[in-house]
Amino acid sequence: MATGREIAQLCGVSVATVSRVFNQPETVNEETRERVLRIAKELDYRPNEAARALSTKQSTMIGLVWDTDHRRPDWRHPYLQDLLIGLKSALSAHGYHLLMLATSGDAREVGASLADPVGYVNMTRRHHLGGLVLIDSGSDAEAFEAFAQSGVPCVAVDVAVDGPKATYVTSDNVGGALSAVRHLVGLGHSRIATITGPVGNQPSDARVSGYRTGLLDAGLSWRDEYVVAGDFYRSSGTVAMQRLLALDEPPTAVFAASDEMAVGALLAARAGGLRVPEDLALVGFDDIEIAAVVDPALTTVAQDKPGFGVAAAKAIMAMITGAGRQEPVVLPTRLVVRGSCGS
Amino acid sequence: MATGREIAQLCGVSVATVSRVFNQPETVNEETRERVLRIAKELDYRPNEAARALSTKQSTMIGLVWDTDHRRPDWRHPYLQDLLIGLKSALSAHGYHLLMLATSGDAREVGASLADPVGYVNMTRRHHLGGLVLIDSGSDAEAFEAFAQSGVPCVAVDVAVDGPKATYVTSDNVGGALSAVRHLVGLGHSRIATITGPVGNQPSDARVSGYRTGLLDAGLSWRDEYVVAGDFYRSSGTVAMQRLLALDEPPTAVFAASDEMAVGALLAARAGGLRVPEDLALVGFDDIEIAAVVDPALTTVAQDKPGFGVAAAKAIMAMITGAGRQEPVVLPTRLVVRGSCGS
DNA sequence: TAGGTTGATGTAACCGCTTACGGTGAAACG
DNA sequence: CGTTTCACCGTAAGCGGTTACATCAACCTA
Repeated sequence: MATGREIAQLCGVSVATVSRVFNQPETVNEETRERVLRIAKELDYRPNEAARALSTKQSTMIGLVWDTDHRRPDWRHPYLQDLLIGLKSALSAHGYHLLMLATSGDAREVGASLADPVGYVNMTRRHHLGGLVLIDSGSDAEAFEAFAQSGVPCVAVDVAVDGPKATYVTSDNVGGALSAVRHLVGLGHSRIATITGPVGNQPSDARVSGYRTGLLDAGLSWRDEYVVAGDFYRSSGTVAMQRLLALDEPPTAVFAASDEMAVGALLAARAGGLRVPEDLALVGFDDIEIAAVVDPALTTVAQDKPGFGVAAAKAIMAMITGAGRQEPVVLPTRLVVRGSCGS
Repeated sequence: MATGREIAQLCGVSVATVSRVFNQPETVNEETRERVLRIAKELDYRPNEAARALSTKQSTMIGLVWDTDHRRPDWRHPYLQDLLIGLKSALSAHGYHLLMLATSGDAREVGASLADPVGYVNMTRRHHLGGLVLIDSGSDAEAFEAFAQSGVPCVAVDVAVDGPKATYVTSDNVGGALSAVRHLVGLGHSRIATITGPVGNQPSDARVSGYRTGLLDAGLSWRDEYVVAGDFYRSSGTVAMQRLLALDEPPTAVFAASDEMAVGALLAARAGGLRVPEDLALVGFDDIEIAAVVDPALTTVAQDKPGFGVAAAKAIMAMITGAGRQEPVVLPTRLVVRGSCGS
């Protein structure tokens, strides 16, 4: 592994000049610059990132905070792969890398466990990380608030956070829900129920809000008994659907705040002797792979999955390069019409 | 951010002693050790990773090599989330982190593009990475060979590689396929076909081998026309199934080397007027989420998804800590019987 | 008591790079 | 022709740790 010093010797210049060639090329004479570059290339020189980070007090790494809820091993992120790919490629364009932080077990650890925000924030300092990307794993919205307040640049995915250097990217949940309800209304439904995510969950609340708007726009009235809360998991969709079916006047259409719950609802409906879409129309949210494969295929509100990663990367790079607080990014959604609502 | 020097001053010792407290605790007097630890805790001291990496010439990071084939944006890794979780948690136990390497765009880059193995290997040197974890993205088995030969400790997931410091972890593909065929034989089938992955693909070839053994064990003979190659994607399963259906004597059972292809085959069978499982029994491989959700639910060979990550982490940690070449890890598979074969 | 151990700690070099500062020579200026 | 300006480059002081080596007191041993 060639070092800057070696290059310097071979070129008959000082290490400072070698460093300048890479960091402030305009300040070094063109001739010597090219000589340095040529030798550097010959020796396949790569600057040592640790030394550079030590010296500049900043690295080219972004931390990725993503834990899973060990109580729910069945949790699957609806678009993890696309998110990571989007993040990685957008970050690459700036020469940045993604560091998946370990959450425990460092023998050298002095203070608290790393499972908490404090631990993560410490990691960002230890590694001179440029910032953090926070990926929701279903139940850490509160913890994310702590990150956001810490002052470390961070952008959350699908969780609204606020802080001096924090922002987030999310889907147009209101609009997405609205388009779903409109679709159902357009098909003639007037008894439209919804299965929501956990109460208090930001995306879920927004979807409820869109649902409400959709009803009102269509001159339909809000019915408390048509709004039942789930937790985004499939089984909660089943339970919720069972409750809806037990109503005196069951809905003819259901908008579920996640595809998983929609699938759960589908199972419950079928178990209850209903045919989908003939007796019950169903719309989901997310457009996970399963949606296209269940029978009938699920009409759903698709999110711009790679868009999350790209937008998150853009926001964090902006904050790193000095820009101030970033506006939250709201990604458009798209209604994907398949078979679960009839035609 | 407290530094070692500050601790040293407050404790009235030298920085060397502070360092020793964390790295070779047994060499420092118990009393002073505790004093240092106490002050360190009070100041919430965290050793600077860059400085440490610079000095020791090794970091606590493992590189993750994972690109996607841009020509196939529909490719989905069958168990990415479990893999990452397994990797991360197992690495955490050793205080290691996972670095998702960027593949291009570093303005400071002197040599070749980072899209090639050379670029990645350079990254490992730049960052003093302990090693690399290579995740197959469908079509880079050859490139992985280059990594393995580079001398950098690396472990590949689901791709057989060989090299001085390389090993891999894979499923018991032969055994898995064998169990699938046995299951079909047990159900009375004798005309059993298979849809394979790309010819030359290691896991696929192994599955073919298990398929063959299953046939022979049952006294059935190999028929060339019953073996048709796909590429693991769904559409190739459809095409393959169509070819099988066009045979003079079509199979009554099909073992597909991936769930995606099994789903494709399912669609083709249905389009061809066949009922599954009555007219055609189907077994897949992977046990992706979709498998449980299609109708009929897919009988499939499940892989130990988190096991990949854990095993990979274990192997790479072993090589980092000086152990020699590691034996490849073969994870057991498990036949998950659902509805697609009847009962 | 001289000499050898041993345990605990300090000293200082070093890891490879960045950058503030100062020096040099040539060109530009009055 | 003396002085200023400026482009270019070297010197050296860090960045925050690690560790080989030196030091030193206390304790053994013959």
